[in-house]
Amino acid sequence: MPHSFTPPSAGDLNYLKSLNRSTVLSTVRRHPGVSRADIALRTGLTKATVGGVVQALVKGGWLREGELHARGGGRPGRSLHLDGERHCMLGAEVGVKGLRLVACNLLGEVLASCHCPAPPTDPESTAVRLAELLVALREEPAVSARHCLGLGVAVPGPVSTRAPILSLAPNLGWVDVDFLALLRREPGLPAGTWLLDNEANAAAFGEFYFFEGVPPESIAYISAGSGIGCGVVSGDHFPVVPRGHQGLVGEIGHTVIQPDGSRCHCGNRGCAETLVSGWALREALDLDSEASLGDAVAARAEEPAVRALIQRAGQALGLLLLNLHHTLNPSMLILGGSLMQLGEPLTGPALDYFTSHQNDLLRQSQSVPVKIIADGTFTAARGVAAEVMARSAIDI
Amino acid sequence: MPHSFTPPSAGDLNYLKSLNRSTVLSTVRRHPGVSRADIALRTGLTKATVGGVVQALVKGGWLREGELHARGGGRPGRSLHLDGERHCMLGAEVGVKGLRLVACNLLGEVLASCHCPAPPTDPESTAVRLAELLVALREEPAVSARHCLGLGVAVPGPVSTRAPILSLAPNLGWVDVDFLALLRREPGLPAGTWLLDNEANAAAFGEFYFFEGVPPESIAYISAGSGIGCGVVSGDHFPVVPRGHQGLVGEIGHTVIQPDGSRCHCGNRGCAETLVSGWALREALDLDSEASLGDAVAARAEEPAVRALIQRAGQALGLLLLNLHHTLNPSMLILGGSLMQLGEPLTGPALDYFTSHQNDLLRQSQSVPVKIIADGTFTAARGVAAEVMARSAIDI
DNA sequence: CCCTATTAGTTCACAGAATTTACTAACCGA
DNA sequence: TCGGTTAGTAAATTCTGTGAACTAATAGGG
Repeated sequence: MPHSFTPPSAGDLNYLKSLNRSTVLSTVRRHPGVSRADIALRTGLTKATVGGVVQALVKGGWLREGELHARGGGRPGRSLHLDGERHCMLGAEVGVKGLRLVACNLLGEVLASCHCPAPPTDPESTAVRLAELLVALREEPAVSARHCLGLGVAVPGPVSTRAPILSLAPNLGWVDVDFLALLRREPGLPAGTWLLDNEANAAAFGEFYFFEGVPPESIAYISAGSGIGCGVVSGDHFPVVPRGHQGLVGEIGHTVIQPDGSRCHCGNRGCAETLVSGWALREALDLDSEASLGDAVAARAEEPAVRALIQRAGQALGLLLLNLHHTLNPSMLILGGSLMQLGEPLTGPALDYFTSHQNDLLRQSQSVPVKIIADGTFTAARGVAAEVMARSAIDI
Repeated sequence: MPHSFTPPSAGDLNYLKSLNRSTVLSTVRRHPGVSRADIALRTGLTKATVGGVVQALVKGGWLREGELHARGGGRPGRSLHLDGERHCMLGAEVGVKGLRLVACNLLGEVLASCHCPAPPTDPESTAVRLAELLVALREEPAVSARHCLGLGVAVPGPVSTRAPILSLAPNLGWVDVDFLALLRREPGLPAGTWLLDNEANAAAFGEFYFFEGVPPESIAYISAGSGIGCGVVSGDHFPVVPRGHQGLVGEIGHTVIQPDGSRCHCGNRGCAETLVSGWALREALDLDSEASLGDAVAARAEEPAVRALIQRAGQALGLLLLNLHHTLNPSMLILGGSLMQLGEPLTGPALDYFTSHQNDLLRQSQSVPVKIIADGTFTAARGVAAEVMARSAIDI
């Protein structure tokens, strides 16, 4: 099993079938309510092919037929939707502050969730704890009533490109952990697709895959929490997440934006993380690891020094957005992560900086929309669940 | 005709055939001398399929059979190579300092070239001039003896993602130029694939496509000339060049690396281009547009101020490499563009900065190789030629 | 020298996928 | 009620890659 989906190298008829199945499925995902005829138009497949594929997908519990809707004269088409009743996926995030779990259906709707605020200690006991919670989650009625496609885990650090292994999680002190292997020792977990991904990549994937509204062609998701990470997703029918040579794509927290700035724990000076990140703000505010950053900032919101600190952080975040825009040029930027709890005092200056420093590289310069996810508690967990679905859909 | 190749959305049998043809072709390109059996092993196709595809490609002038080479016992395999004798591609770069043209064969070998140092004025007369030179190039014996697959043009600015149109070339003063349409009015140009691309993307593509040695999985090519651009390429059989929502991927010259730095012509402060770029150095050295930057720097190499200037520029370039590494994490970085003429005084500090500021994100941190292209006169022109070949190979 | 083992490449009947064409189904308006 | 129009299905057809059997070419051993 390849650890990350790679586009086809060479194809047999089997692959062709799988490709078309995925294409039809994603067309319905991106345009809920389309008819078979619509799909044929959009994808270039013939009506006959679409008919056959849809039949198989309906039978397999991936699609359901909806109401008829007439469009002008002629026989009305039968609308198609993802079937939210038959399958589900489990997603879990191992975060610095605790474990977060969701189960969701093919529509990305959360069927059940669980937030366990105890910070992880060592990998082994964390795996045991996570397995218990997953088993409990699976026993929820909404979950147990559905077939489970598999299980995904999001981790706060880069995942190796060679194997599904967490290379390094500085904030957990974990190195080269094969977390899925630890989980596999626990009983009661679902069979199917298992995968491990970086938290920012997972969140980015989920926001892209389950996007509500007109789907963007590509997004960059900035995860601002203890550290700063970023995930990039693009692609119509097969969303692609570039991971890079060592899985370091999106480690923008360590891009240097102030060469003579203060020292970062990575050894360099002026990394973005020294200006905007949970750890930098905590350090500046002299908080211990127990205290909540959000509460502390709220309590001291009137202090000019604190306000200036948050404002500087916001501007740095805006600068990161700008640099990302000029490097990756996504059609949408999404801001998420626990730092978003700081709200307008942080995001205001960020958006201000971003919009006021747009330059004239393209005259029209239709500004790139920036979406802010205020409550991102389950974003990453739902994101890996989305990845499980996407992977499972490839080899139905 | 789609303006940029997009991976398959849905597939018919035709597409499948085309996919396998391209796969075989690129396998030979990346591993010259493979046998049919090798290809079958590498691609997963069966011997029968490979046999058929190879036969077609040999007949079409894309592949040629080489010598036998035995490997242990058994019948020796017949080695396969790209056929450099039957086809050729034309590539041209419209640069700030003049026109550069090449004709090359499927192996990326330059059959003929032409460097016209007169700076372009308006689009119309430039198209006329370029067409004359292209016709002359095509009359060279090595070129006229081959079938011409098509023609590519590289331009110093972003190309629209909607149509093959140059959106903006600040250094030429051109806006929204449909250069291919202007060329199409001229007689004597080859039929086939025509395309337009950004200079940095084209160069990046060429370096990746015609890479000598073990092919890297992905590269980022930094084009340091009048401005700073960057192209990214990855993918095995179908090299993919992300272009972004507005074709601005790789506009790293306008990433901000010194928020309080000096003002850039784009309106912002502290863009990378204010530290490393032809225009910034010329401005700092008070050169008029006629003078050669290389000559001027060589002449004043002893002045401490000049040395410091170049060193600072080199360090900024190194910082750009580092930020690119953390954002895109390519498996190889390539430095090119006219600024490379400045040689060690520029590249030394750049490499120093890059290697000495590697951080510990991955313990092993096998350093990413940086390749420097000292003479990049025809890099971009050859790059678009490579794109013509790649595009033509898709629908043989 | 011949014979066997081994690997390379081709041939041909076959299975499977999408297509083509023709058809039925369902709705609208006159 | 009857054309006109669009949606969806069914059967014959075309084209693809596959698998197994075949031929080809070499090395090594007796």
